[in-house]
Amino acid sequence: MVDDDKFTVLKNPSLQEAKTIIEKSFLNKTTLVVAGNCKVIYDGRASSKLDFGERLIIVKRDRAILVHRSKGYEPVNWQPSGCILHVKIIKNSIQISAIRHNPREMLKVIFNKIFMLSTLLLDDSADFTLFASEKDMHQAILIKPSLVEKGLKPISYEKKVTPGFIDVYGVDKNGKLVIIEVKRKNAGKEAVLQLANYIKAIETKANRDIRGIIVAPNISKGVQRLLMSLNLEFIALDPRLCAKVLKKTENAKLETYFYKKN
Amino acid sequence: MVDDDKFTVLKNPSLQEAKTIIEKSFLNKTTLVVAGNCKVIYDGRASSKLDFGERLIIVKRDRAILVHRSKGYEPVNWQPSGCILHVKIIKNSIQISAIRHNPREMLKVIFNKIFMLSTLLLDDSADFTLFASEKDMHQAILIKPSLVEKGLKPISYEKKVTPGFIDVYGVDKNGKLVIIEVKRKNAGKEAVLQLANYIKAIETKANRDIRGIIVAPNISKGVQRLLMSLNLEFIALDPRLCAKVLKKTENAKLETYFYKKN
DNA sequence: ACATACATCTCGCGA
DNA sequence: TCGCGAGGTGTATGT
Repeated sequence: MVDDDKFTVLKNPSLQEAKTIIEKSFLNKTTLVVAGNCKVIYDGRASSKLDFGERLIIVKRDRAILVHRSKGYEPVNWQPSGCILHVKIIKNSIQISAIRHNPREMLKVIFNKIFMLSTLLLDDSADFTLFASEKDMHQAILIKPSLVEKGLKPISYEKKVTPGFIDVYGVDKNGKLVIIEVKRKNAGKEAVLQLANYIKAIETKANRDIRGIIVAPNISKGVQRLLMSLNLEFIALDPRLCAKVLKKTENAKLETYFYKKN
Repeated sequence: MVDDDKFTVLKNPSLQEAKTIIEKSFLNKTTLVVAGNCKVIYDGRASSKLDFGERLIIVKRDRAILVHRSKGYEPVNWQPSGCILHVKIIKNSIQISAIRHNPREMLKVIFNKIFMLSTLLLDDSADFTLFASEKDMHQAILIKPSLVEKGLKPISYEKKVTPGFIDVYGVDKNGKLVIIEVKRKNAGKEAVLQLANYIKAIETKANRDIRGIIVAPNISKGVQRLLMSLNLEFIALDPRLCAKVLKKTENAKLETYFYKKN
């Protein structure tokens, strides 16, 4: 039931048929979709076992392999891109193995029945663009520091300190040093501890008082208390608002550009 | 080309055909696999755009939806299980939308061509078992404390303290209190800060000296220094070894069982 | 190669 | 429902 180079679909193939198609798919780097009854063995950083059951297996062009059960976002077993793939027939079953080095890991999917086997040559060169990331928040704060506080003057961005990086670093309207830790999600305990740590690292070096501010869409009550006990501050900021600020700035730039041209 | 209740495959269906099959799949909670040319819009915690290209879309029984490109482990767009699904025809395209509340999010996949459409009723009730998790490490330490240190006597497991949980908590051979933070991966800065925080919380309450130990397969040099400066300790322990210890214990139990019977 | 931090992280467990 | 932490997390970005 081979259609053309673009995609093929087989229903209830024999093991031999399946093996041929799968090998060809590995060679031609097409996307492979297999539905069938299989068991799965994984051994590597951890190890796992999954007895026979009906699942959906996807092997991509870059040799990423996913074993999906009928529920949930996550694959039950997988191997990231770049692994080495093999297929072979053992007794009355067909076995796909994916091996990777660094870390040394092994995934085996053993089918005793394949219902559906499809190979797809997916043509997809579109750009994926994502808005409202933490990076967008950093950018927006640099462009419009009043999002955090009136009179704030950013000095540097992603400054390296002894253990890690400071998100934003600047001076407030009174000339006091300010360290800002940005989070795109509700700030948790670890964000506060991180900030406290940075403050300490800088304070010992600069030998002067420093303000520490957590910037995030929200903060839980317990963490708020911890924050206050460490003498730190919290400012609410929505990543989506930041994305809007960036968008506006881009438009403004575009306008400037056209203005110059005309 | 409908086969039976168990699975169906359609090649190059018309939009109307596709809509009917997809609706039926949503109703019957079968796993849906669609390959076709589509664009994708996401708006929620963040937002994203992906112009037309050929992709693989999976909708599971629990309404988790995944949009996969031809490369990589991760879906380019998705919605976790539990969202509300709709399908409708708009002009010459078919649109699948997945909406979720809390957080309020929306995913739209708009096809102008479907190559392959498959519905699968996956029967899968097997248990998935994973070995060498962090929990296995906790268990192994409780069973065989010498994995950490000779003479260690665990008192409690996952004891709640003001900020979070302590992994393991015990007394060393000299009667000194010991708090253990277990990590299945190489210990990082955050693990050390976490432990330091716990120690402080307990020390202020118990008003006595406490040893803090990070147990992990490895620790980086910089973190090692931080550890020493905070007067904490590190013990190397491999999660895979812990899994073996547990396995052995299980076997021993089994032997005891048979011994009793005979 | 190693270390660090983000992610529309997801998922499960408790309060 | 929220908060917290694990995960075979993966992935990008430095050094």
